[in-house]
Amino acid sequence: MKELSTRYDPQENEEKIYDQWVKEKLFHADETLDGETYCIVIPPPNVTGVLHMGHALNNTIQDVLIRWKRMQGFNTLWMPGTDHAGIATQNVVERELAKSKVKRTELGREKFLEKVWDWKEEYGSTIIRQLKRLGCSCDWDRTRFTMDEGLSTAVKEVFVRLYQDGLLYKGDYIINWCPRCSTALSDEEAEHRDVEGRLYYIKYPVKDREKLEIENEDYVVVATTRPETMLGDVAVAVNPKDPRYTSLAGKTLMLPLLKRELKLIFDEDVDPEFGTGALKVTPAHDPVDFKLGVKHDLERVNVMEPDGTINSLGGDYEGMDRFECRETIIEDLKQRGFFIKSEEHLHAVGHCYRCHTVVEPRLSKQWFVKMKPLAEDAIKEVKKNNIKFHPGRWTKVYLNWMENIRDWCISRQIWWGHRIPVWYCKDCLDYVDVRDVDIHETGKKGIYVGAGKPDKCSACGGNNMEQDPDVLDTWFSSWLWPFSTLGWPEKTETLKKFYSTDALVTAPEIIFFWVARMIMSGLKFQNKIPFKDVYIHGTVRDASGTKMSKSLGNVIDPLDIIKEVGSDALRFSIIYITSQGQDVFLSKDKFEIGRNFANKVWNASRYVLITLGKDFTPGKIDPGDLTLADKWILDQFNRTVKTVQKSLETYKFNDAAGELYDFIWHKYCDWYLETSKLAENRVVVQNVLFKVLAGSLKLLHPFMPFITEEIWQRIPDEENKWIMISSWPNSDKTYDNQKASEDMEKIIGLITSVRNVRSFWNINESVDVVVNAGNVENKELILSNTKLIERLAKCKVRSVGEKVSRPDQSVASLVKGIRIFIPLGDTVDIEKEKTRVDKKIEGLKKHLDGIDRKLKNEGFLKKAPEEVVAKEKEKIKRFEDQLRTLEDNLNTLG
RNA sequence: GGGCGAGUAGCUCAGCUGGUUUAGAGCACCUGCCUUACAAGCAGGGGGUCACAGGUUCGAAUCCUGUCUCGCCCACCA
Repeated sequence: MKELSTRYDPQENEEKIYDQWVKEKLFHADETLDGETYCIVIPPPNVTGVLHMGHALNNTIQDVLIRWKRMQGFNTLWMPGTDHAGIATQNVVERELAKSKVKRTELGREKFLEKVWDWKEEYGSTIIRQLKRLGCSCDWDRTRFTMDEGLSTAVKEVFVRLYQDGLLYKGDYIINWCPRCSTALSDEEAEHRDVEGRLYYIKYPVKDREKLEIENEDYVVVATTRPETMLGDVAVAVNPKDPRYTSLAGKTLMLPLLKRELKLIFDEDVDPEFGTGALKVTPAHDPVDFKLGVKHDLERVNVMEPDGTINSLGGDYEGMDRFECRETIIEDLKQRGFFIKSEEHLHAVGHCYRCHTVVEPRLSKQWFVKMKPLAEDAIKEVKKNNIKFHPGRWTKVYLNWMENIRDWCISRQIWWGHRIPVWYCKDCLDYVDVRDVDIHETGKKGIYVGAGKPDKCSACGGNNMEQDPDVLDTWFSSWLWPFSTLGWPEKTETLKKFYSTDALVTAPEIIFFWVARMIMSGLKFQNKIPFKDVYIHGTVRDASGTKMSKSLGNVIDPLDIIKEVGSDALRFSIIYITSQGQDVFLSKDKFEIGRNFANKVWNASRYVLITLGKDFTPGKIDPGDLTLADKWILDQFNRTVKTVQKSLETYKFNDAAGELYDFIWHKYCDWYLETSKLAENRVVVQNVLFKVLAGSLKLLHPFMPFITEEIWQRIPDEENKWIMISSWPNSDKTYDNQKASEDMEKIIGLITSVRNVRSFWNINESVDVVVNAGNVENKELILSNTKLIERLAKCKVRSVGEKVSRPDQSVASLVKGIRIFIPLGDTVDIEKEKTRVDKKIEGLKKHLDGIDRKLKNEGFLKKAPEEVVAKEKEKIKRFEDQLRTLEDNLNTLG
């Protein structure tokens, strides 16, 4: 046994220990083993990512779970990996290239992709390295990446199957378009934020048969927040019941500036209350207008280029950026007298979740997945409770979204990602731009959907085939993660063994993106739910409640914290302060909790090791030899084992951490270690010290893996060299001892009471104590623990009796029916003593009143359980007794 | 517009399937201690009408209703 250094240095120890675990292959999961499995797949961080506090929280929770299960003897697998984050990664590499003034388009698709792969090889494992530094016990040999061959095969397989099942289609719809990334986004990828915009009121003249230039005498006023889209207007819509416009039936309007003719249509969906009750209709640039367009068979005039500039249909405005165009159009309208006014208008505007550019709703041909059929089973499984959300309130959020699910736009106009496995025969399908090929039904001539390029077109025999240029949404590979990482579509042993997985730990913002879709894909392609429990933890925010993000610059870098206080301290702190599912408000000082606790654990262990000495080997404990304190700490340890277990089972990680903190610090260290210093039977106390320390370290290991392992390496090797794979403690019934705990509480109360008196009277030296124990049992208890009391309270117990009368000039305290008198001689300041006692009396009276009322209450006596009533009666006796003594105390004094 | 979460000590938060908690913790504060495991510590202490108003109940921080404040999520009101 080696002694521990006087100060624990996480920097030195943590990496060293991690390397040892890796070397011993302790993270390795083995599918050939029997036994109950426990599997978690990591929510794949984005390859461009660096570890932030959200990751730290997320992965610490998973590591706690997996280490706990591993110690319980489960065959555990924690499956790690990263996703390719199509848009984000492409953006990063584009920026890199921009530094040397190279554009992606100049390089061409293949060369560019080579660059991205190069980048990924060089920087893509940063986050993995950081997760290791956090202590994550993933089976790193299995690390997967969504663009790996196996996972790409899974993606293609799924695409083909969805197509064959009629769940895929391609067509023109309004989608969210990011002009900066130049790609479509799904509804979930457009983040809606309230923006203070303007609502512009514009005159749309009623057409005069004679002349095009109207002198404003007859017009309809429309209100719009995006005036530039008027270039694509084809109609104006009003509510048929709106009396202001009924007279206009049959008329035609003129679009100002472009002088295009606009139909006037009547539709119930137009809200007469909003703006002027007249809505300009732009089917190619607005989802509502698009619907109106379909309903009323309107032309779709798309006036915008992919980069957000106006195209040739926009007349003089061609080439202008959309926002520049907005300004210009307003100016022009003002000049020509079509502009009426604008007013402030707060509305939700979509922003690209990758670059935060304002998203443009825009008509575009894209691939979609029909979601309704997939959602059905996914709804059922959750309703049947086969998949449980923790905390449960997320169930409603999930169901609400699923029940209103919309089709998923999965094509992206970027290069980095899984290319859509569809080929078009140029000869059969007469097209100019391959993107324009429309597919509404499967089996259309000249279209091939499959894992690879077909040799020739089965329709015409030619081989003039072109692959769809677009790639798939990154989430289209992530949604397969729970089984694609396990080997699917191969029928692997790993898949058989570990699917369904057990728990998924993730953040709320990802429920729709990922969790819901995984449930759908799992049911569709495995006929089995992907996981049983979904634990949703809170969002990490800064002290002011703002979400931590790099762009806001309010991040606390986990690696900085690790450098300062160590990974254990970081892990423990963040778990300790995060109550189930609540958001976390972080500031740097929060990490002192973990740092101080780690220090405490280290020092306590150091003390124990010193006490055990070099030659200690754990031996059997004879219950007959145990002192009260021994019995107490063993009982308390049992309780801790149970509560920690329960807390972990119910995903209440903070409760588990809190319980351990309290037990180790305030029970084991503050009391037991102190009592152990006066133990007569060294062998017994050494064994108890050791037993409880070893058990506590095990319980603590999932939270603070490094320090517990480091200490474990120095203590007698009772079962396993590594705490990481040692057995999880069970509570040992032979040490359950309610009585000992109650008795010890009396002793602790007595000691605290004496300390209190000494402190209150500013007495440094030892005091004499006379105890009226009230009954034989208490008397015996006190007598057999006199030494403990005297030492820990710094006092001399002069006499103990069942009925001891109070010495002159003494102050009194009581605790649990035991009265304590401390003779202070004539130094007692009566007024001062009165303040001390008065406070206590006041509190007691208040409590007594409460109980008294309760006991006089017939309802209570009738309805409350007998136990409760009995306890209350007992209580009142005790408190009345105390009160009397205290009052007596005051009377005696003066 | 809909949904959710939160308002408890100076600060940050626990507690909320109603009755052993005279409402807890950490930090901060006050007092006394270098008691040889730990000053990142030890001992003691002060501090809260549990947002507000009703209701249910024998009994409410805890359940119900309403109000106010803050935060988040969802939604095609141009």
